[in-house]
Amino acid sequence: MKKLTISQIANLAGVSKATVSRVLNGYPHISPEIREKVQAVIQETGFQRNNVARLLASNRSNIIGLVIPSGAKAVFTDPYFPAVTQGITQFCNQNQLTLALFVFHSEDEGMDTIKNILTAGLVDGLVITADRKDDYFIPRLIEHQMPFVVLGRPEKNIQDISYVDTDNVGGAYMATKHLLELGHRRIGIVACNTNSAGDDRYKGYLQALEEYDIDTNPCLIAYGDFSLNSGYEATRRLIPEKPDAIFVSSDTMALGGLQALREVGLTVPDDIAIVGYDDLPPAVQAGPPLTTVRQPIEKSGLLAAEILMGILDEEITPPHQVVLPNQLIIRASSGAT
Amino acid sequence: MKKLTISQIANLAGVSKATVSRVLNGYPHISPEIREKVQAVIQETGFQRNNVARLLASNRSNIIGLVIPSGAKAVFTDPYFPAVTQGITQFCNQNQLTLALFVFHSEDEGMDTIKNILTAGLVDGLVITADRKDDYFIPRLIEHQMPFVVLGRPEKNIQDISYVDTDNVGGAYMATKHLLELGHRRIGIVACNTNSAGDDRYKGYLQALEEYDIDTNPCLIAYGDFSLNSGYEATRRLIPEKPDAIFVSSDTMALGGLQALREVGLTVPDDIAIVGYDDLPPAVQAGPPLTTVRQPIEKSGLLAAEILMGILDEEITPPHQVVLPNQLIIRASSGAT
DNA sequence: CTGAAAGCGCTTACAG
DNA sequence: CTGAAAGCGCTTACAG
Repeated sequence: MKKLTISQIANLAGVSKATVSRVLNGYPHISPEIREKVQAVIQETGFQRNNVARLLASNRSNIIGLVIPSGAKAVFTDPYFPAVTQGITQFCNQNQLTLALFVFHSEDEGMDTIKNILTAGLVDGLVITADRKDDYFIPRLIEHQMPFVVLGRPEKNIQDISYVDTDNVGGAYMATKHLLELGHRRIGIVACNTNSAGDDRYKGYLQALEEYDIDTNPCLIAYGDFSLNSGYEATRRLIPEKPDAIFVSSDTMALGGLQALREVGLTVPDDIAIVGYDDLPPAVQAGPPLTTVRQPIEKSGLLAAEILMGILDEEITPPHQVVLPNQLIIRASSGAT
Repeated sequence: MKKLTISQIANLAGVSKATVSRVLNGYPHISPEIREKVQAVIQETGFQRNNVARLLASNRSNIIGLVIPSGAKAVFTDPYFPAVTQGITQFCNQNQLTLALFVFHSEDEGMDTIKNILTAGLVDGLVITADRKDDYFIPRLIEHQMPFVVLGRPEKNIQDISYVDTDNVGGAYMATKHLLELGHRRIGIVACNTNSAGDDRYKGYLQALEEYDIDTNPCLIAYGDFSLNSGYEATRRLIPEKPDAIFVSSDTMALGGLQALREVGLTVPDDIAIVGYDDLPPAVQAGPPLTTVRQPIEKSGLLAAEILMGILDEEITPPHQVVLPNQLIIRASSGAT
């Protein structure tokens, strides 16, 4: 099974290369007979066009890149990343795109890689997972006119950038309000200020408290970095302040928090109620019966890819911005993990 | 900052395109003056070669693919995948490779994608995460002479295939022997027979029992699929058989198992000792103080990429096979998660 | 050691 | 609606 070229197909079908190319690309004005003949030959021979040549000639590769600046180490400990990838690959497979994965382990690496991406001309566009560290390369993307869409809320130039975010403010607001409605008044938070999702969740927490005329108590605020350990540590710091409930801004941290509570013999939710924030895929969620805010991570990924493709096909004019709603999943928190 | 071509560099340096190309590719026999001059121009201008053109002309893309057949859904719930990716991207960044990610959500999708990969000529080679489902495309890879290395142990044609495996038999043996040395005799296992890692771990378990002249008791064997839930379920099935210890062949399942034990009021390790198998990255491991077998997942990924590159550069002649040792990490299992 | 030229497999104005 | 031809930016025998 040798690799066929477009010329051979042209010969077999008795037409020119140009015509084969047009059929391949779905050009509208081709006589039905010719189109069918060419398609028949393609079918029989199992011909697949060489995408590299196509790219060189047309400047379109059908490769999109997923950029993950893992300055936030947590990227690899929390399951956000696999879920996003899942969504994007699904879209790619359905639309004959191939996905290039760019993971930076440091800022320097990031700059190098971005430079390569930009000049090598391999990808048509990028999906970028948002991070406080965006700043250093997003401007270069813009400057080079590389199409991209951000997953999450970008830090700067927000009005000019396409993104798919999830309603973190609203989600945290729901979570906190839920605790308030349950009658809790000393509600702590394990927050995170290393990314915009963390910021927004903090904001939602404040919003709910404000609505209930409760002053924020600095002692009830502890910071983590989305990792399990940091959740454990932050919760330990909170315990002496005797909160009756804690909103933990990620499930991974909430797991750490549960452990901290268990160590000192506190029961969830009787002693302390806990609401997490969904960074776990469904299969793992099923484990801890933790009340949590569910965000549609997979869908975000898929949507981001879809929007990117829309932009590339000039069916969408950027900036295009979407904020997906979250959902409060109430579970009987037994305190077990 | 327009994109420069090799011709422009040639003009600026006063040489031919061919010479610039040779400098770029590190050809040995070039006069030092010319080489330096060309390099100077490249430096000044910040020129980066267009990899697409390079590929079309040379048939080498410097793109390698990572193939993840997620027939085993668990791929996205357990942290194996991010860890592997971490290792591979690290190698790619260091060696100017770009990584294409191919995730199949079904076997059909897999066949389509593989066909595309093979004919599109985009990638130089593949790293493949092993799975019982390999069978359906590995033969095609061989047939098309696409270089690849398998992560884990392939199911068939094992002698002809390059792979990086981890010593699962040895690891499970260590784990079980550890429990035996602790004096346990009714040692259950939460096994998994959907991939070769599961098979090997089961084998190691049997080996250790045999060494202690203990007959295997079918009642003490329960199967899961590497997911948290399946670990929970399998452990529940084991509890009535009153094991005094359980070897759980993945940490993710072990977490589920802990939950099952906790629900019925059993303490770890006093009532039942548990040893897991490391599918969790260090940051998460830190959570549950669970005795576990640690496997070098990241390193496997990196190594697989390195071997693949070696094969591509013809510095390694396939098949090249590596089995990395595992390590028993003994922790005071408090039973907390 | 270096250059002129052909070629990688496709796309796409340009004619017709 | 279709074809002949130029061109995408590089690599690599082939001469010299």
